[in-house]
Amino acid sequence: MARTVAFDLDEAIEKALDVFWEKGFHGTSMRDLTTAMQINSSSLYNSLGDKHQLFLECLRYYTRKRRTLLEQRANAFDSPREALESFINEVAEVVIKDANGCFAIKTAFEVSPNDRTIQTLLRDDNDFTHTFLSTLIQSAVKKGEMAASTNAGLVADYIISTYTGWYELYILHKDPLKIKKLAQFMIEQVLH
Amino acid sequence: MARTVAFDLDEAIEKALDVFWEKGFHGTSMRDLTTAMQINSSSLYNSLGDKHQLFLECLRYYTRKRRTLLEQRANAFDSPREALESFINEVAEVVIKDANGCFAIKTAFEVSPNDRTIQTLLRDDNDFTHTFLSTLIQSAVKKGEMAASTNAGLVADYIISTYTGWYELYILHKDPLKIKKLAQFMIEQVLH
DNA sequence: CCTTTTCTAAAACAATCGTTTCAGAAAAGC
DNA sequence: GCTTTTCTGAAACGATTGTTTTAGAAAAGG
Repeated sequence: MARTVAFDLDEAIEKALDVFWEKGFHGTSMRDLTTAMQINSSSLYNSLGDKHQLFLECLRYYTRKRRTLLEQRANAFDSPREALESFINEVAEVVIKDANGCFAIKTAFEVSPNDRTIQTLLRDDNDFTHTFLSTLIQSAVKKGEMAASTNAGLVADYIISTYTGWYELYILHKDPLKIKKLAQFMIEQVLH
Repeated sequence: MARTVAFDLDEAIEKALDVFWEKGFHGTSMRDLTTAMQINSSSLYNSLGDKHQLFLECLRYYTRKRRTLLEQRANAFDSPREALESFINEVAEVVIKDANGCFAIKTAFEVSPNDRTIQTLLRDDNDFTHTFLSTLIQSAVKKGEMAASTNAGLVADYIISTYTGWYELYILHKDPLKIKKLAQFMIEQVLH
């Protein structure tokens, strides 16, 4: 009945995400996007909407992918305490790898304060991570791997807010060892 | 000999800082700035330079002011441990007060990855805070207020990176109690 | 007061912004 | 293979971007 779209939507979103990730929302122009995505602006507006809608789509793509990874990780360990330790170490690895920091955190600071939709999306994503960590911590407590007095929700927030700072520290200092030491120190501090 | 500038430079910088703080570097236009500063763009370029130079001036103004506050605080306590505790609690208060988060942290994520000058400026500011906290921690150790085994530099980095995350958490959740609980938890965890 | 210098206001600058238009190409059902 | 529908490419849209120009106002020293 009608012509079909000539490009892969997910691939296009991935490429747009790369640009937004590097340059931020306001630092990215539609020309930057169409160049990276290798599609015409009319096709872009036709299939994905305007700049803001595209940004939202990228953010959803990013958070969705991260959730999948998170869930896969949770199932790879018998010991919840080991799962937590592995989670923290893996975050440290990602911090060192991502030259531009975490896209969600960058967006939280750049866009969230003036954009309710994005704030809500990121809050929900944050809540997901929070639930994920809380559950692990509760399991660890039940198994006697962590102190019975542990406040799971509080410790989950504590972990989340601590590694957010690692991104800033790494952007400013580019010192991988510093991040790894901080990860090790947090493990000693929190998981007892 | 010649005409004098008709506006107060520091006042103008403060107003520019407010705008940059709320909207970020790329989200702020020169019209936004001249409107808020209530000066003509020719006067602005004449006295402070272009957008990037003005931004740098705002960032220097912000970090300088914060350093002054930091040093005042250090001298207000006899006990270094109490000074640290007060520092952490005060950070929590500031996090809750600043609707847009810390200007330095916002800038670290938005601009630093693509701007060496600003990255260096923020790194130096970070180093200053790091030295400030390290010194306090070392004093606390000497006075027997903290464990002798304490690694002052590491704990300083740990404190800095933890409260960075509070800003993100507060932007997303707007929950003052959560921040205060995290501050209290950090005090219990770190200052023993 | 007059000269010198530097300021300010308004307008204009080219460039780029996000977005739309329009003519035509391409795919699928009949 | 024609029709219908939707896509694509190139060009263009007005608006806004950061910055500069120009004409004139204002301050200070001689």
